Amino acid sequence: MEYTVRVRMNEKLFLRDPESSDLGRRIVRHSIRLIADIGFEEMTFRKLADRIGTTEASIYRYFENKHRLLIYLVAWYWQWLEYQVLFQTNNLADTREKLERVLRLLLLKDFPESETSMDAIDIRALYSIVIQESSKAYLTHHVTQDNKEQLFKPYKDLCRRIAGIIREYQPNYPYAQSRASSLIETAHYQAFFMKYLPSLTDLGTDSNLPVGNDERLLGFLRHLLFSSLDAENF
Amino acid sequence: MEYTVRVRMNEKLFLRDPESSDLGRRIVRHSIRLIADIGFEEMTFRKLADRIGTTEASIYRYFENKHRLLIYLVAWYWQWLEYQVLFQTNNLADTREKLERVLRLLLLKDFPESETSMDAIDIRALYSIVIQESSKAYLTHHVTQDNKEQLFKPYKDLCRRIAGIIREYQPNYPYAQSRASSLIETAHYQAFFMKYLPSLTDLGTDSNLPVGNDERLLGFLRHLLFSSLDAENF
DNA sequence: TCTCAATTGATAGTATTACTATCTTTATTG
DNA sequence: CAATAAAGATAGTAATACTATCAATTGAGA
Repeated sequence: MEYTVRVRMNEKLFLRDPESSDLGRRIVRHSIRLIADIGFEEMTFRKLADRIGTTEASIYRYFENKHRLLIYLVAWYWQWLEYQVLFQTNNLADTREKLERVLRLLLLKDFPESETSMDAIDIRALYSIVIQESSKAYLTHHVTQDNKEQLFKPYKDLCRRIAGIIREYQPNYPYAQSRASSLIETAHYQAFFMKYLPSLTDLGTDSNLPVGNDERLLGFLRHLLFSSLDAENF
Repeated sequence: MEYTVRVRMNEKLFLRDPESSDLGRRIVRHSIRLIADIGFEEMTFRKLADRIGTTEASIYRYFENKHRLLIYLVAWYWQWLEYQVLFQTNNLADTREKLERVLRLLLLKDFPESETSMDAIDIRALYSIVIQESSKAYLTHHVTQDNKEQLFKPYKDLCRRIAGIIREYQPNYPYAQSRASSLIETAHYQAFFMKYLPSLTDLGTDSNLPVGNDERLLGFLRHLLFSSLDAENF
């Protein structure tokens, strides 16, 4: 069975819906690759236009500016990830197993490796953008204004869903929201540190160890999460 | 007794040592206030020059560009904070107490409220920069190059010191470095979320609670840290 | 098939940013 | 008092982040 999950985006995130046209989809697909390649600060609408074979002005018809494009991309990722969490934890009886699934999804393990068609979002590239750039979406001086426009709702929804699973596992836990948001951030920060500043972690390339690096990160996150949820008192 | 702690900075961080001249010190002091006021992206050397009463060109004699200035400021903070940790945990017999001091320092509690002279670094403003902007220091595409120039050494040193205290407390703990770096990041992220995206936390302004917000954050961090260090197995 | 409207392309233009260069003035120091 | 270094003044440049305008294309309905 073939199916596609369409992520329905908040209309504030764009001027014209990029999923509604060929050009729009190309802008999104190529911007993901371009940002993953050269970084967000180095990405310009001109470079993106050149790569796509369109013009700056045309891109501006879809996105107000490149910051909004970044918010769009990470919002898409959060919505996609929330759907994966929902789908993969659905009907699981064991709440610990649900949390395990969440941990693996946060590291982009076990996700449906669907079509590698040119028209598909490159999830791995998007994941690397999320790691390196996503916090720039809200670490701005206009975060309050952006928040009023609901631009961060997908991120909040994901946190809320994970917090819900946390509460299923441990109904008395008083920090479910903070635990969820710090889990997500820690997963991404440690992944970044492992790659670029490994001395900030203990998860580096100990190639004589029997497990891969992301298994070690998974182990660390599992330890952090369950030690806090299973603590005697909070 | 009056004393001043001089933070000795890596020479790669500047072109001319800003602590060596009046203009240099004004650049540093005012840039802290300006960035805290309007945000890092909105700060330009022109605006800074206007505020100081100097010229763009003069500022460029001290700092290669504004990214280097940011790295300088946060590096200064990490060095200052490491000194505070060193000083406040020195000669403490109880290693749990040492960690408590670290937690409080990470939230900028109990630091020496020295001179409020015009010539002093505004630590509270710098702390707000650290919360909002510090990750931009390394979330770049040239992080590897910057790292080679040792620009992040102060951050690593702080992490290593905290990791050392963690190992004093729990010698078998296998994730001391990752625990330290994630502790620092979590402290700052949760502080940011509390201020701007409070629904991502459980630490919001429940004004009917007997403790202030940062006491709640402290409680969360304490819980996270000690539940992981006191876990049965790792 | 024609027409209207929407989309895209092509081109140009502007204010600002992130610098670099040069030359003069001022301050310091031996 | 001379020499030198720091700072000021001024100018200039390439790139960025847009905005504006108009023409060409397309496609959907009458």
